[in-house]
Amino acid sequence: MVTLAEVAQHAGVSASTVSYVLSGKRSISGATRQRVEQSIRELGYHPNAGARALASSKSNIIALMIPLRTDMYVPVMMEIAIAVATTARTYGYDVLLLTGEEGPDAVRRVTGSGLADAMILMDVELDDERLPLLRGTDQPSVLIGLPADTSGLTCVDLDFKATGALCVEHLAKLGHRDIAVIGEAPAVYERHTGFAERTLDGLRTRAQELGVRLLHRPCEGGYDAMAVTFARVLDERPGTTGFVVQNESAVEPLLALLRQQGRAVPEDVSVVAICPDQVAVQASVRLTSVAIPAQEMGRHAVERLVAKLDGHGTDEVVLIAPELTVRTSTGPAPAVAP
Amino acid sequence: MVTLAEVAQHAGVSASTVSYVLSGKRSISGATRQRVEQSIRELGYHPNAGARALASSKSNIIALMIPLRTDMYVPVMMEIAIAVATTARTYGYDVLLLTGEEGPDAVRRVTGSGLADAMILMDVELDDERLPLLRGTDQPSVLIGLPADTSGLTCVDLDFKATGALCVEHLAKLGHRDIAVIGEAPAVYERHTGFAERTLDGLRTRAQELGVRLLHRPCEGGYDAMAVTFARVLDERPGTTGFVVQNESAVEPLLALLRQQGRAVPEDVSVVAICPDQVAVQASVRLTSVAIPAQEMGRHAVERLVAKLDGHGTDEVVLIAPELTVRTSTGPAPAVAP
DNA sequence: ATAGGTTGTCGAAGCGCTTCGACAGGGACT
DNA sequence: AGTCCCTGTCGAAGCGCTTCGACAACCTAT
Repeated sequence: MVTLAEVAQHAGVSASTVSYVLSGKRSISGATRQRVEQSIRELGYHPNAGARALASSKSNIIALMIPLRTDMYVPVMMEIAIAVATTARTYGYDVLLLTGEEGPDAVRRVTGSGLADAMILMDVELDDERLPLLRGTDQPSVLIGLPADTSGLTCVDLDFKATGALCVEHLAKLGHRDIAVIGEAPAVYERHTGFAERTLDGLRTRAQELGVRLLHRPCEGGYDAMAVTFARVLDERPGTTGFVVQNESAVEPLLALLRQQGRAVPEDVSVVAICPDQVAVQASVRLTSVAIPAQEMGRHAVERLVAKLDGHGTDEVVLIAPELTVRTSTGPAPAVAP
Repeated sequence: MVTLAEVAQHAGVSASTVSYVLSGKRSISGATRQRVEQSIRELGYHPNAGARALASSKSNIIALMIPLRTDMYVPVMMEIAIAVATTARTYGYDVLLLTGEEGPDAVRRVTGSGLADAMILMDVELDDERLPLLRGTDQPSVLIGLPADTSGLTCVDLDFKATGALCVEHLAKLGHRDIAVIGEAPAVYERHTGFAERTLDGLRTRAQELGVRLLHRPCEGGYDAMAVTFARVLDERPGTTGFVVQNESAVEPLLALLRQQGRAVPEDVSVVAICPDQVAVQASVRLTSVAIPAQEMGRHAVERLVAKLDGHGTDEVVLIAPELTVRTSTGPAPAVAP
């Protein structure tokens, strides 16, 4: 293993000079700099991460806490994680992957040990038990998702309330008066995950304003669960002509059921999904959808965090404005029989 | 920040004693140990990761390199990543998330800087450019996936060749004589990702042995791509009664197309999928499938790695035996019209 | 009683880096 | 010619931990 000292000797300068060449924190003459850089290359020098962390008390690592439940909104999580990792690298940070398993202890461990300089938390619950810890430390953090009380926290998320509103508006504008919402799995609501409730809030509020009837039903993914939910919905509201689907893995089952019942999309029934664009495009019907901008969320989170680490950067909530893309799963409501 | 020295002072012992209590590398009297542990708890001490890494030249971090392409076999990747992270924690390691983006440089950077003690590589290509680097370093590593030349490497993977064979056997035993294989996206073959080619090898070899006709077609995910592929397959081999699907995101489209054509599953056509169990269960037809044991692969990889780090542990290839679960998507081949 | 072994603890060195203060040398001013 | 201020470089002090050798204190076997 090559050390700073060896590079210094090879270049005929002192260790501190090499350090300053590396960090750029003091000015170095062109000649010296080149000589040092040359030596670094020749020797294949890589600064030792541990020593660096110890001396500077900065690890250049960002911790990312992802949810353990691998069965839910997986593609979104994965995309965010990858966006976080790649964005972090462009700022010179590496990413430490933590699973929710350890819970609050992970936060304590990481902040306490100086393993990471900052953290990003995903899958935040409304009243998350990790939040007091975050507030009680001076380590910067960013949440992806919104808790109930955002004071003193930086959060990044899609504006799910506006998303809900947008979906209702779109359907209402097309003349639909009876809308069913296929929500996330019951467990998601039980955990009080913010995004699901905020979406619902947006849906309900706008529906009321527009005088549209709304029926919300949580739903597990998969065909069987969707079939049950679907039957109940039609039983309760036979006149339903519009669907808003938030659970990705319920989209395709719903489309299959509609087909099976001989209801054409979008002629008889319109479907709006809240899902990543890729899902909307790959579905059996090209879905009108509000995209979940996973990449953007990951990137944003890192950028906020880096800003905080650099000293500028304030606590604030960044809500990404939803965008609805009209594809071929929505159309005018069918004329009502008189 | 609480330091070792402060704990030592608080407990009335020397710093080294505290260190030995923590590491257990020398025997400590019960009384002293308790006093120290008490102090640690009272002060809320967490060892500094950087200092530890510097002094011991071990970071207790495992690097995990995941593929950048987020669009392929995502759930599998995610599940492996999570299994790696949680298993690593049980051995006292944290996981550093690297994306394929940096390529071989990431390997250089991580080994050179001592950021991680070991690495796990996913999405290994047959002739992966990261392999020479791994062979040239004494840092332990484990591959998830198989390259062409495994000498001097430790690899963990599903036995995809046996998987292919198993699928053909199952269909052949049911009387199917014309089998179509819906493969991964063309890009996967172009990159010479081992698992796809090995599966194909297993399929072809066994098909020949059993005297079954096999038609292999790569296929992108989604409905449109599948529709094209499907049409071509039927055009070329109208008598096809069995399908083996390796691309997860082609499964549901295929089922939809079959339904649309009025071909019943499993009465007219049988379908075997190679996919995680969850996908097989959630599909519109409960799929007979060979599971991709993502969790097991992740866990195995970490266990091998930890064994290597502990000094015991040898280079070897661990192939997990495939298991085929019969569900309701396969049945006897229909009687041929005379 | 003495030599030899254990057992438990301590002090000090050092891991490889950053960073602070010091300072030599060279303009640009008076 | 002297002062002042840059600019570029160096030496040394630590960051918080691990680990090695030393050594008291005690125990056991002679």
